[in-house]
Amino acid sequence: MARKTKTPSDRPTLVDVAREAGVSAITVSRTIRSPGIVSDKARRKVEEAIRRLGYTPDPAASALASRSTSTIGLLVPSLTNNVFSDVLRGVYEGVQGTRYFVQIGNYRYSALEEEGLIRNFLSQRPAGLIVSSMDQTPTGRRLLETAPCPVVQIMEIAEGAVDMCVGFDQLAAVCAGAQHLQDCGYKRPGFLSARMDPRAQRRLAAFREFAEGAGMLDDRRIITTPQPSSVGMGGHLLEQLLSQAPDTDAVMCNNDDLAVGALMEAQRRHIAVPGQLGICSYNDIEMARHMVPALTAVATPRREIGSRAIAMLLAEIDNPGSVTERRVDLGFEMMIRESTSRR
Amino acid sequence: MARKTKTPSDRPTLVDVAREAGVSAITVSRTIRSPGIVSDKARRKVEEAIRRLGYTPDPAASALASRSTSTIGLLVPSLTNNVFSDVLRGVYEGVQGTRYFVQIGNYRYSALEEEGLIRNFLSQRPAGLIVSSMDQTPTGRRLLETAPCPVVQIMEIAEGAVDMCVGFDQLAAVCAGAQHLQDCGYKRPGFLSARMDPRAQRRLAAFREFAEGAGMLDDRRIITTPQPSSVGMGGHLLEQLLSQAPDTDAVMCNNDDLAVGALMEAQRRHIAVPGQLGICSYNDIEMARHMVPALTAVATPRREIGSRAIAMLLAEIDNPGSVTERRVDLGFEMMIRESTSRR
DNA sequence: ACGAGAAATGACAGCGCAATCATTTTGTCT
DNA sequence: AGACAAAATGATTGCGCTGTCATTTCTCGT
Repeated sequence: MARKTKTPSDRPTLVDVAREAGVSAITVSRTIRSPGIVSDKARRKVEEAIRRLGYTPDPAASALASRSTSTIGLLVPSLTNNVFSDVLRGVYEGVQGTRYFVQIGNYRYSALEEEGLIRNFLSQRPAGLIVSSMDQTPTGRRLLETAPCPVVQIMEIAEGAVDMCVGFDQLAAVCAGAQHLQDCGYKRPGFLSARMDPRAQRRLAAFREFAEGAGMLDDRRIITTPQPSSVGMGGHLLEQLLSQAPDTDAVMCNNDDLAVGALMEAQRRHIAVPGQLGICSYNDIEMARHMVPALTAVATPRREIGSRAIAMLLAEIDNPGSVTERRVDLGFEMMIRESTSRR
Repeated sequence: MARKTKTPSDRPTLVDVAREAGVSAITVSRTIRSPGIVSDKARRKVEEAIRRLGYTPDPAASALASRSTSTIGLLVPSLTNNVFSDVLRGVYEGVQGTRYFVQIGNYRYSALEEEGLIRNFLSQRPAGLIVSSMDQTPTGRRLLETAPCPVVQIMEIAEGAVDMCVGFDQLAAVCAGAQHLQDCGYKRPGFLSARMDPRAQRRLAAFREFAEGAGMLDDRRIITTPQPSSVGMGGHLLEQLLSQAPDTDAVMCNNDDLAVGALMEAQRRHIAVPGQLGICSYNDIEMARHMVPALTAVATPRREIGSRAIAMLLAEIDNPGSVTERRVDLGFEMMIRESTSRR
């Protein structure tokens, strides 16, 4: 049976509001979308009617008619990694109070899954897209390049960005950490890294290059695993490092989990930090500076990346082409603390 | 200019696919949604046409026509809190490979914001909703009760659930921790808690009641702050506790961040853990068991809560009323480790 | 007070899909 | 072979909104 008359459960529509307010439907639509071009009188009537009826726009209908949504897609490789929860926070702060909302896709460090998510997101006609890497599959990259919406790539800054990007020089950051270890007088630094995604691999390569240049390269001291990063893994990796190269006197960790784990393992083995072993961490999540000894770390601007990315995206959505600085370097900072301060 | 002819940039539609495949549009729709009721011949033709044209369904049009979406709303109070990132992980694992996708709303521990998000989510006609508390505003609760989709409340199990719920007895869990401290011979336990949302407050109340029953209650030993929880805050709270009640011999922490912070603070002050001070944590995130000494903790089934919640939701969406166990208690577990084992 | 231009408003069609019901085809049994 | 039910397919319509363009109303300067 075709239902011609509305049942009570049906939500009010634009037409209902228009009838209630004594204006046309399109005027209601306009008072919602761009109140500025509607007369005060009409606007008040409409607002009152909306309130009385408890009207809420139907985003699906709006999306269909306008061929665009208020969704901003955010692709991250992990939800548990603290790095991205900080980015997330920045992003969410930035969309607060705007008409946009964020939809997260987790591609679990798989470029293939990322490609699928890009496709999936694009099919929803998002207002914009934030992706957490430069390492898409060729198809994924093509999809981004031809996307009918602005795209921001975050975490790194590189030449080959699809459109806008905001991040920092990850390679310089690792080298700064390694340089610091050298400055502190450590001679035989190791490198600990888990989850060898392309970015982690590039950082490792940067470390190797730096160490080689400084005459400190020893491949026995480079310990990696494809498994996810965790505090426990940090302990395991240090254990492995020390069994392979017992004379190691410092360690650069590819993130804070590993550094904390390494510190705990050192403590368990009664290895003095920073005396016998210097530890430099990467990212600098809150926990790092509260360890005993406090962890020296390369602090990365994760939250700022999130808030800046969303700001650029929103500006570009509102006003395409208005973002002149399309490649933003937020830098990094060496936080020198106790875990490397030997005298 | 009204565009009657399609430009090349236009995505193919159902009709295009139908024409290509030599069938009607609705047959295409059916091969996508319920392949079972379409003949093999037609299905193959359609699938081939879809492939050739690179067709992707438009979710907005589908939502408008069917009056329902494939969105599952997930409301969490925080994105940085590790507790919820574990829940998230469970949820995402559960929707992998289904046609549904998750949209996260962060209400930042504000019931008012939560209400707004509920309203916002419902306006999108979600397929289901997962909310992280029982503490909605009256309006928020009413919205959930009258929601035209299944709702799962997570983290706790309580009598007054809106519909389904999955969690564990938070109060019993805290008491188990306190009981354990007592069993270990600690006589003057304190309690540390940050971010006093309703759930944290209930846990505190449970602790007080337990302590009172055990003749160990001393309000000077209950230290709380409305500020967010963090490792640094754990240190501060312990500092405050020890200055107010120096003879405190154990501390129950309302989550792992605080416990780690307290442990570090103890270390800084050369207070022996577990000898002089026992520490019991709550939640048991991965880091806790790798501390030195390893932290005793009440382990909460965060990830299981997420995956179970999504499983219940999907079952109920596919087949309303099919979920018979609408109130699931996943329990908790005491992880007894070094930080309380004095002898 | 008049007309020109701007501002405000409205009529109409259609976005892409799915619900509904009607029709055709296929398979089964006697 | 014919009758019948079941399966498969199709035609039509409308979901709620916005784009487009036409029309009306207002705001000025002279």
